[in-house]
Amino acid sequence: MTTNSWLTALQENGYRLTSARRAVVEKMAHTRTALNPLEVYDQTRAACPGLGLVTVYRTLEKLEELGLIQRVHQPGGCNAYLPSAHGHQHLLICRACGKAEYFEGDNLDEFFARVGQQNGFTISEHWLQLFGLCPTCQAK
Amino acid sequence: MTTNSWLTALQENGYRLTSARRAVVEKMAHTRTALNPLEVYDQTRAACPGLGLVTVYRTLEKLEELGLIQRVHQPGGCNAYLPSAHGHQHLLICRACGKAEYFEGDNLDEFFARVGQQNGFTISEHWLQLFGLCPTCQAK
DNA sequence: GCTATAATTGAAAAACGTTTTCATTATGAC
DNA sequence: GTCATAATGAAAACGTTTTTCAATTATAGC
Ligand SMILES: [Mn+2]
Ligand SMILES: [Mn+2]
Ligand SMILES: [Zn+2]
Ligand SMILES: [Zn+2]
Repeated sequence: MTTNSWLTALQENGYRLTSARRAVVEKMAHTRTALNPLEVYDQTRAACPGLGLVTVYRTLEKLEELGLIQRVHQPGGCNAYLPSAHGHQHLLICRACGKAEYFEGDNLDEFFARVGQQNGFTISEHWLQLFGLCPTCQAK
Repeated sequence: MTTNSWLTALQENGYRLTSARRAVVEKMAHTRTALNPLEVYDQTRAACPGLGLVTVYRTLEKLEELGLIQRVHQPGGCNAYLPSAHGHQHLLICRACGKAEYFEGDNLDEFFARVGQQNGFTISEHWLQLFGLCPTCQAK
């Protein structure tokens, strides 16, 4: 189960398991929509009363550092997080609710290499993201 | 000349031409590297002494609203601006100095439509950006 | 060119999201 | 259970962006 593997990852990297971390991990490991720190805070307080927003920031920082979550950039803001993509995956995100799907299958490395060459750049990374409306938000 | 067409665009939309706006337009219309508000401010004060940072914010806001500049998202921050891309162009950006090149020729619309369909999403937009090192920064 | 009007300006203050500080609490090794 | 210390939450500090406001300036009409 994902929650446990995330907790193990924290532990193996010398971090202690606290109720605050358990709650944030539980939330982030299962979310299918991108969440910013305040949203994580609001949606986690029930499971962990007394939780501080500061701790949410600190926990997200550690989860990102361990590669378990990734920051997601969207037209409306760039401080939301999602579980990390695996391998060469990209994101399809709902403009309205932040619901995300991962996809793969783009094959542009040759094209990117050519673009780099034409401009004298060495290319180290690419960002590809699709935005649209998820089934739920289309219905509204 | 680009500066003049930008100034005309401002004027035609009911905005007055001031020395502050001329200076910011002069800078933004010609920059090849992504600049954030403070950088614009610092690089514009010589041309317009007494310029306020607030005015830079307000002018960038208007230039973006008129579609003359676009916000650029980068791993290190998301508040820099560049002259807008034309047509279906994407950005290749230097990780070190922010130098940007525009490119086109990606042809992924069918692929994107398929990804959308498979997930029940209607797709309205895509972001594609390449990051690397420009010739100058490679040499350093 | 001069005047009247309203847009624009910069300084200061406020607001905002995020980070740092610090005394207290809780975890995990022994 | 004891102990060392990592982690916590409250409060303060911080950097960035926005709002407020009185003074200035651009422009339309004369
Ligand atoms: Mn890719
Ligand atoms: Mn494209
Ligand atoms: Zn949605
Ligand atoms: Zn460079």
